[in-house]
Amino acid sequence: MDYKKELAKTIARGADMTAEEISPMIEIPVDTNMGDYAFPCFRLAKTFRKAPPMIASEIMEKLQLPGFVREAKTQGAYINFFLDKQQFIKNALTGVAEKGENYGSSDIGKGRAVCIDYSSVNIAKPFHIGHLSTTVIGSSLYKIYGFLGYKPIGINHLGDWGTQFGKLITAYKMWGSKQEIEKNSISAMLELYVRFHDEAEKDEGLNDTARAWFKKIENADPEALEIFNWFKELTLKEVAVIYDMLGVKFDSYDGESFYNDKMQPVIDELKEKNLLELSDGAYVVRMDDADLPPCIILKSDGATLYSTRDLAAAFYRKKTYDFYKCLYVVAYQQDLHFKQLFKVIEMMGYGWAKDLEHVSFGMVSLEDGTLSTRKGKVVFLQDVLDKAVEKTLAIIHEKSPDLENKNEVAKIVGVGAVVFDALRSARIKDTTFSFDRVLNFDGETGPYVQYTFARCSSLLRRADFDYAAHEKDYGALDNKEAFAIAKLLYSFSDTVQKACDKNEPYFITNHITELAKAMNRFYYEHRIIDQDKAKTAARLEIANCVGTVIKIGLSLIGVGAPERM
RNA sequence: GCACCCGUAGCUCAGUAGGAUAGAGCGUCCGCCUCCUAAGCGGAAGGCCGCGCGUUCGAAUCGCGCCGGGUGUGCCA
Repeated sequence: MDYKKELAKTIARGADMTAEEISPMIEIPVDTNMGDYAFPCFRLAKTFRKAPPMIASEIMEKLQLPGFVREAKTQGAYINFFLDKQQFIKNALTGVAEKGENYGSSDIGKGRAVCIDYSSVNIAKPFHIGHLSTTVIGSSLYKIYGFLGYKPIGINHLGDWGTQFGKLITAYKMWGSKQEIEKNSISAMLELYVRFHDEAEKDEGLNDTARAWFKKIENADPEALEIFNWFKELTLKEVAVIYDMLGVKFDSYDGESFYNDKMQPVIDELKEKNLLELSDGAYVVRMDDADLPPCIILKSDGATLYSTRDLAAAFYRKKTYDFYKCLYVVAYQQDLHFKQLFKVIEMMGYGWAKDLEHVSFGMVSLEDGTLSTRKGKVVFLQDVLDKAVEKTLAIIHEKSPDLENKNEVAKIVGVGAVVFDALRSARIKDTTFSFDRVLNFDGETGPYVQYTFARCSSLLRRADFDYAAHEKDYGALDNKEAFAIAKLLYSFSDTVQKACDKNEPYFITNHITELAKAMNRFYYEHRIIDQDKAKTAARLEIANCVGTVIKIGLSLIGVGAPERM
């Protein structure tokens, strides 16, 4: 039941307006003591030509309150509505209990494809905390869209093209060894890459050799390709360990190299449509009308750029998946690039350009400055995850020495803490990575929410009767703590929808954190399991529903929910 | 220079398409386990919501102008 909608109808009748006009004006008071819903009458002053408080009283008199509203009263220019709490709580609980782990899901997406480009790792480069945002935001959106009935397509647009691979092969041929690479994988490749840059400062000829090797890759030279593909394979293998820990999956690993043979048709089409212009030897698309600098499509030496590849990729995705939306989960440094990219497609006359969206996010820096792989100023994600798991294990040994699957739980909680932390605030915010913060498991954190879930599970385990089937005395829930929980359970669906509309997973993170807080207050204030079975059954239903919604919420942000911890 | 983004408590952030006395968490200080998981709960302290002007019955929220920080700005991705 949609309370707000029903309330809008009621007010509409009293105010002689339409429910559509009223609905957006209804709000939720900051303080629950003032009411559960409120209708401010300020805006009606002009049309009614009366003082707002007077309008409130007049509408109030004409109101015929529906059953779910226990009371309505005016307070200045506001009409405040108080719900029938018991009925509301009962409805909220049955709503969750009936749908179980599908609560909050919908078919609004109707199977429409949504491409989500995220993580997009670079071959031969280590996975550091700078890659965490795109990976977990993208992965969470993947789950959220899927939950709402869309068909998400996760794309890891690999960074597997460019002269750096010529450099890498050059370095490998000169100083590398097969054993070393097999053994240390990415770190060995990185070492070679760094060494190349050092040596190239002394010997400029190395850059020519590198270009030559890259040319060989482009020309599909067997030896070059073999080394290149081997590097790629090893990188993906190593990165897969992290994806596995994070529970992140992809439907496609078509990266930059995949589009090599798909760019020419796009270039031809641009020429055909007279959008391409020669400028200082390079071919560009001018977009002065949109107040944007020109987008370079071909360099003056005829080589392509990432814009060219991204164009080809967009067309390929449209053709292959016929997407309803195509999201690019990429840092805000590329704002301009995506604006230009989308503009080019629009200028080519494709209406679906509006379905492309840059889901940008802020930078991660370290307490002592910017991340820099070359300068060794990096924090590897693997280390962060390992530390988090290690710390969790220590806490478990201290607090739950009897827990059976300690390692398994430590992994879920430790990794969960890191992911939760990365998805706790608006994407656009820059963040400073701090071990102290990530490894703090008190307060609004992943472990806190997981802990609340474990508490709920524990209560349900302890029940020595079938509470679900037992008659429930909802009178046991006639308190503000239970009501606060019910409200959060009820509004969860809206939160999921909003997270999807705005591509902001943190709405879900916030919601389940609030839910966990509400549950812990309830738990503290009210004994849940006692002699009275009917009352116990009602309270256990709260634990059950809260547990269910927390579990759903956590899974939507890619965090696990252990039953004990 | 220009464009975009950010600026709320010591720190990290919420603040829902402008609304009723600005909210959390961390950290600090003080309380609460003979009882369902204390990774918990409660309390205290801590705010010219960067500054100014404007729009409005009403602005942390919208507009303009400053200030501070970040990012980008033609052949890297």
